[in-house]
Amino acid sequence: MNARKLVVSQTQIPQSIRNSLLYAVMEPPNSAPPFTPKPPSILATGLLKSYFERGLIREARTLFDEMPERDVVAWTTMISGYTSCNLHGRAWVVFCGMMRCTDVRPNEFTLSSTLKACKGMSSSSRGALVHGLVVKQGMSASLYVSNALLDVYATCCVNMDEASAVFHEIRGKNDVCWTTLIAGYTHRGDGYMGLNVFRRMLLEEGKSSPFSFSIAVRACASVHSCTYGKQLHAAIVKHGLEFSLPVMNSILDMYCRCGSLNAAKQCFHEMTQRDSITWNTLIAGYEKSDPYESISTYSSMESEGLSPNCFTFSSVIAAVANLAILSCGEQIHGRIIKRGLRGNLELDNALIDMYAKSGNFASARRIFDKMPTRNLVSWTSMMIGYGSHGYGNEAVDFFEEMVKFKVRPDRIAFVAVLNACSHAGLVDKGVNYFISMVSDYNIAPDPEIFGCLVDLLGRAGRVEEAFKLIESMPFDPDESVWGAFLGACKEHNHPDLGKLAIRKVLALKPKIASTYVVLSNIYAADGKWGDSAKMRKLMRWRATKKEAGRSSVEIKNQNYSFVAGDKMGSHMDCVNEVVKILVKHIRDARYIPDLDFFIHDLEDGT
DNA sequence: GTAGGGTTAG
Repeated sequence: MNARKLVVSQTQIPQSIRNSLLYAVMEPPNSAPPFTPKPPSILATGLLKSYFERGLIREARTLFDEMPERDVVAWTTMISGYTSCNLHGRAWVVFCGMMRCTDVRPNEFTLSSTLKACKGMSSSSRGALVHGLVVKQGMSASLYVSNALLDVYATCCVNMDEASAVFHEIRGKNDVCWTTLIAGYTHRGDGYMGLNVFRRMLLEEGKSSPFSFSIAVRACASVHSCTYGKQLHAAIVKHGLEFSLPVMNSILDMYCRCGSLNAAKQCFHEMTQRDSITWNTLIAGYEKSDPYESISTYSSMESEGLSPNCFTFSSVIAAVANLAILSCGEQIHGRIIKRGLRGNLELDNALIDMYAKSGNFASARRIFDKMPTRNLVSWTSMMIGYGSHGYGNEAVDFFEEMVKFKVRPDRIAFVAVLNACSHAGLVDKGVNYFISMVSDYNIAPDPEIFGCLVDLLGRAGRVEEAFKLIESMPFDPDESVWGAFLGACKEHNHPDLGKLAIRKVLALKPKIASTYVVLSNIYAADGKWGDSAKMRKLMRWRATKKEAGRSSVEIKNQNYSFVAGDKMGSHMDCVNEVVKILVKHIRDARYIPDLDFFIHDLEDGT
């Protein structure tokens, strides 16, 4: 008998299935034990799964289309196969095709797999359709089905009402039900509710699992509660879970997000095993607070032979963006290309941000133009880049273009466009955007947005209007609003309103030294030296020691970082050279420095 | 031969 005709693409088929196919077409041996070949449909289903696991989607589809008989398991394998390859829409189409076949009915496996596809499509409405079928088929008792349904509603609905209703109806809840509910609250930003459910799970049910601990730790991180996080860390050790890598990765992440970088560092060094997520978490943790350490940790990761991935590079690129070291960013970009990691949306967004912040708009634009798909972050990164470098009109054009492409702006996009309007002096346009944000996009203005609007009016000299706006705000203005107003008062010479703003900032944030310095300078500029000195005294008494502002400059591919009064040895000559060039540019631009403030700022060394 | 929850990027 010729077995070759049946064994297609031999190299792609696992040995076990190849043997089964051979046995299926060969005569069984005469001697015992008796051999029962598996039916061809079972073999084909095994092959289908194998194709999906290897990403051979076209081959899986061809095989499925050529199957003479397709039972419920074959259909379900297609649905879960497509979902495992993130092709949720195709999984849904297969499910609809199956429902049209009269000879096959979905089972619990089919319904839970289809619900996972609904979650992948973020479609609670399709999930509700499947929910109806679950009730009709009498499958509500299946924990797999109920949990999948709970997951769809918790992830895709506007609130947790539907998910809670499903959860309460589950009889004989297991730890998966609880973990799914906790994750639902936590992933939508309600970390306290997530922790509350976790507490109930422990106290009322006496249940816990590594999964539930991980998500509870994530909940602590989301509410920035290091106190709860430490308690959970202790409980994890008590439960013997400190050797679970995902659990410890979440602890590491929690310390980073709570700003306890020393605790994170200690945790990292004490971990007995580390994977790429461990390294990526620490690199991301350092990204904002200590970008140099972030880059250095990335270097150590490479030295230890671990392969950086898209997550790693997104964080390192963000760290480079914070430092605006273009040459370093270009080097890392080269490594990304070398590793074949081009085309990742988040990574491209990080690169746009880095190039835009470093002032290389041509490269930022090139990446943006070549992106196969763009999201809101891509557009916003370009807008922030243009806006922060004084190209307000270009940023506004980008916003308009984005809206034309039917990308719905969010709060951050409006912050970007309002800031751009502010810097470009487009006051009326900015006010119109603010009105559109509230009326067309239903976004409630928060203190930051009001701060942008106050800044917009204030920079244009409309200080009284800005003050009226502050007075009409639906909540108490925070220090950022008063800070923006203070800048306007300083710029357009409104000392009385400026002093009022300062008093407000001091009442809200009495420990910030710079506020006292600004007020002291206002008094000094007014010739009130006694009041000026009083503020300096008050600062030393009340405020915490101000961390010195650190500057960095890139010269011939070498980055130099320094603070005021720093002794940099021979490097100081390079810095002085750059300062001379800068002063020349400033003079050429006919800028007249405000010496009243300049002198006193220097006196304090800040 | 088919199904579940957790940790990393903007």
